[in-house]
Amino acid sequence: MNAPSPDRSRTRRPGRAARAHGKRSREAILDAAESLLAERGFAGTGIAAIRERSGLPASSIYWFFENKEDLAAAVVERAMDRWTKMLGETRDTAPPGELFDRLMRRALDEMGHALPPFLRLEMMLALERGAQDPALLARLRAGRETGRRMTEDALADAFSKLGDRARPLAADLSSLAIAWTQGALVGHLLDPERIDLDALADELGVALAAVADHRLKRERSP
Amino acid sequence: MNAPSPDRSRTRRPGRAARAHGKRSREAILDAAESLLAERGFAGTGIAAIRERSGLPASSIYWFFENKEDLAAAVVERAMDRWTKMLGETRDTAPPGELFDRLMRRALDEMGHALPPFLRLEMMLALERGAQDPALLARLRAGRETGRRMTEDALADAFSKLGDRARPLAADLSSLAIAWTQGALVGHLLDPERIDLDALADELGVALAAVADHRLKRERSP
DNA sequence: ATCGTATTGGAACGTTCACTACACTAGATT
DNA sequence: AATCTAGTGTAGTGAACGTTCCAATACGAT
Repeated sequence: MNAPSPDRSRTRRPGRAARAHGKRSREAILDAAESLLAERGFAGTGIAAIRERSGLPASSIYWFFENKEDLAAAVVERAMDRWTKMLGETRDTAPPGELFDRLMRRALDEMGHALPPFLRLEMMLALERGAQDPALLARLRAGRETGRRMTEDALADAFSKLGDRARPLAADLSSLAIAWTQGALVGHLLDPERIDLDALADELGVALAAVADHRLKRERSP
Repeated sequence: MNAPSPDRSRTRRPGRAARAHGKRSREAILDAAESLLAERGFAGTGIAAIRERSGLPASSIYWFFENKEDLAAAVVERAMDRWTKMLGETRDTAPPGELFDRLMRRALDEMGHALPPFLRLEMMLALERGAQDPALLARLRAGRETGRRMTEDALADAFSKLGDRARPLAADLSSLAIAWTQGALVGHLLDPERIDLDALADELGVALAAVADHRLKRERSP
């Protein structure tokens, strides 16, 4: 009916989904690997465990991924993409002036319910593999940097009354905001009764405002 | 000379240090295991690696410790003891009114230079093994609780002008202070250039004061 | 000098590890 | 109908794992 296949060289059209389970199997493997890596870390997660949890044989795992490291990197990449997308959506729908509050609240909310696996994943891999696998560390850093830059924008928005001081201050405090948020989340994981995530979004804003004030004062009179 | 050994049953006097290298070997194994566990986690640390780094054969490791888990527990115990001792000393030598500042500064200072291995150890084992090894998790929690209680004392001291509100507020904020400190330290590990540990002791105090204020205000007018 | 015992050295144990080889099937293409 | 290939199933590979065994050692006490 339509244009006949040109027979010069084997230009196989890559779309068309060859076998039904292709992408679905890949996702199943990534799902299994993600939860296992978050639970047990890289060294603690065996291919056998991924095979069991995903229901797919080892040969399929090695069909989609070069080796265990490559699989872990793919897991991180997918998780980072989800995270970035969520942050972007929040930013695009929040009214100005409330950006920081919304962002923090959304992050805490999301993390408090669905994302501890992701948080665990990031921390575990950073701590365990960061020193040995620079490529993975770079990927983790890139994801962290994306989050940081969005936090910086949100803080600049929150500090907008400070004029041209707002931006550098926001850049400076964004790392602190992320670090503190992350610390609180880890605290919540280790000791859920003592860290009240609901109260935190408010209080982090208050705390950062106080630190900003402190820094500005020190800037004037060293 | 002294009392002759009573021959009823084999009551061997346990003191007296039998072989010269006994305790020293045990410490060497603990040292090697501690650094390796902090670097690579539990699953990532093999007995072979501990043997190499400590210079002692596997049989010695299994002479002093029942198995790998027991060794990890001993590592944690020793690290926690050091930590507790250091905090206690700081508390006992700090003048009242400056307790919190001193404690935070000392903790950050110590951690910034000597203790990242310890921090890594705590976090890695908590994240990696916590779910599977309740005894280890309990030990980690106990150490964390000791630190928290000392922080609570220090904060109560800092808030002393608030009278009888000081203590509950201090108890409440101590967890937050620890979580934030820990978050900042992890941030420093992942991104050393962006988190300035030296500035943090000041600013954490400022931030906590602001949060305390915020909570008191909300308490009055809900 | 001899003995007992706290350690060490080294070689094994069975199991699990990451990974591979290869026959095979299902669905798309011809 | 025949062919092709993305993906699956099974059975394996050598290496590394945690752990054990036991002979060899060296020191303290006798």
